[in-house]
Amino acid sequence: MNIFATLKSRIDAAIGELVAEGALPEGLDLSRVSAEPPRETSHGDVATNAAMVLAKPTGKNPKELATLFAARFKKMPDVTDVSVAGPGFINIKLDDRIWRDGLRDVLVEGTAYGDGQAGQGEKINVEYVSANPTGPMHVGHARGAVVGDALARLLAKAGFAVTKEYYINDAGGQVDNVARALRMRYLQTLGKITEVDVQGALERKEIQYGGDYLIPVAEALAARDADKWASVEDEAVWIPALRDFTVAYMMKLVKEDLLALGVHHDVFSSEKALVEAGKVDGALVFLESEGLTYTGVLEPPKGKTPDDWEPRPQLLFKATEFGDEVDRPVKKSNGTWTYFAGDIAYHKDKVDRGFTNLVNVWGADHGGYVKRVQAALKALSNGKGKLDVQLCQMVRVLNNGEPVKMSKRAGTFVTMRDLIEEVGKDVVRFIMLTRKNDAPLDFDYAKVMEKSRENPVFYVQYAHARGRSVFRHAAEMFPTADLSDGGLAKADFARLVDPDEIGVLRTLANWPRTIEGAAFAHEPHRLAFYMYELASQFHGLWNKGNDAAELRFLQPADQSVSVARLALVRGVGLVIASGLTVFGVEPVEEMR
RNA sequence: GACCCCGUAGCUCAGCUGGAUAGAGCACUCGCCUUCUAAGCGAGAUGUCGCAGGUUCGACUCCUGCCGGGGUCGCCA
Repeated sequence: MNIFATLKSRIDAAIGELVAEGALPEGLDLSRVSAEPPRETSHGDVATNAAMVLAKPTGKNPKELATLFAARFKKMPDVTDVSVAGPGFINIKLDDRIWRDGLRDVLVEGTAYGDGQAGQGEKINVEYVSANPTGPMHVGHARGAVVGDALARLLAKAGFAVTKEYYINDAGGQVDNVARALRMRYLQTLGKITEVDVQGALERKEIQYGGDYLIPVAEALAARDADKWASVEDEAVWIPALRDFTVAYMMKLVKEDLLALGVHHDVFSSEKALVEAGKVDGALVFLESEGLTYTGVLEPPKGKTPDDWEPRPQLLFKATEFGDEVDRPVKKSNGTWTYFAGDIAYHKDKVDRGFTNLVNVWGADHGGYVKRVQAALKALSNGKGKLDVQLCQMVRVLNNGEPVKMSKRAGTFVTMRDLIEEVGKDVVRFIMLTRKNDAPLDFDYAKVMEKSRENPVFYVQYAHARGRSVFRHAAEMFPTADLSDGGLAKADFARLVDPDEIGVLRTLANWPRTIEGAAFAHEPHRLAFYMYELASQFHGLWNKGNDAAELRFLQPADQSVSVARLALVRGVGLVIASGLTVFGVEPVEEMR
């Protein structure tokens, strides 16, 4: 149970009593009343702003109200002292027993500790990665993959019913372009043209994709179909065939990369399938029936006008009615659907599948696209759908401060695979979550492998490993003791008296709040900072034992205190493990 | 020109969806250390929270306007 939530409900109840007694007016809104840990621990264990928030609605001055509340709060269970401070804060001191009881909760609930019901089982759809099946994934995709995956796990932990989804852009111009590039590589594989021809076509912009990664795809095609496509000149015939071949091949690579990163999606939605099922037409018919589309001519883009710009009528969606700057085209002037039209259909499909709460994780270069999709979602869902787009900023890959040279295989970027092979999936995942996703991130190979306090992955993992190490020693020292979680839960927690031990217990008690806050804000990185803080406190305790032997966790002559401290160590380990699990990172048992 | 994101200690960044004297790590200064696993520990010092207004009991947090950095800007995905 969350201590702060408990206190909040007791505070609400106490205020309710005062209302019932006529000391306060009825109908007070208590939603803004908080019960939080004060920043300064010397202020107490829990602080509430009740008096300040309710001063105006009750027509009393905050100090006076605080005094009234304080007298009442003193009668609440486990409260040892209540004081009024500053402009009207009420500081509540609790019996240390509260924190010790909190530790028991951790041990009993295990890694499920902190699981919330905040989401109340609400369906939520998290779409992430959605990389085009046109080439290998790069570091930017890795960031999006990790952020999306961690966010999805976090939301699940907070009690949402999460669907993790990937949108495959397997229709439209880009996949046709990749098919064209594949044909060149295919002809090269067959010996009909040379590398020079391919590079020439690239320079003349006849093809857009020049990376070596298409060569094995071409070889696979030649292995399957021999020279069957060399003599087919009709684009309408060979493009679909080569396109589907590439898309299938690339999606296989994408899934292998995601597997290597430990990322798993529940649903892969195909743009092509939406088109073929008539869902793009369907979505547009729907918007038309709502009077939300029309044929019009857009203003030329501001700033530098493209050379070939000319006014042309096209089918537009009335995005401006839903907060966008301009109405957006859903059909190109040649009559085919725009990418946006497909996305409208895709989001309608999500709505039709029962999702009104959507999160999309995109690269920051798609920032200009957010408003129109949000507008479309509102139009498609009768205003009920809400879409939060988390934009991931650039990742700079460095080694000792020097930019890492680009992968030859891909051409112009560091691939996700390079990254994983260099430092391992767990390090990639953790480091990607040590920054807000809307802040740029430097990923330095040397720094993330460093074994020091500066490196959060190491520091947190080391805390976990140290905890496990203590247990290995304990098993030898106290062979008859029950060191299972259930056994530890029966320890005599009254033996935990050191202020720093209580400090760790307080931090553990904050875990459920942290989960809830991070889930609500869609900010998984908060857990990284929490874990770092907890690890720091734990290492601090350990170090105290170095200086003062009586403070070591294991006291050979005193099994009772040892077991109590082991319970604390285990509690820290469990919370770190559950945090790492949200991150998709394996907690390590030892660091040899 | 418009829109989005960012601007917090010398550096890299937190700041719990408005709360009390704005916090960590690094670097710096001083002291300690060979261990329940070594990849250190403790203490000290460091700020016009980009600037200017506004909202309120209270603003790093919300609003407006500037300044600076990045991103994006018809029929590309």
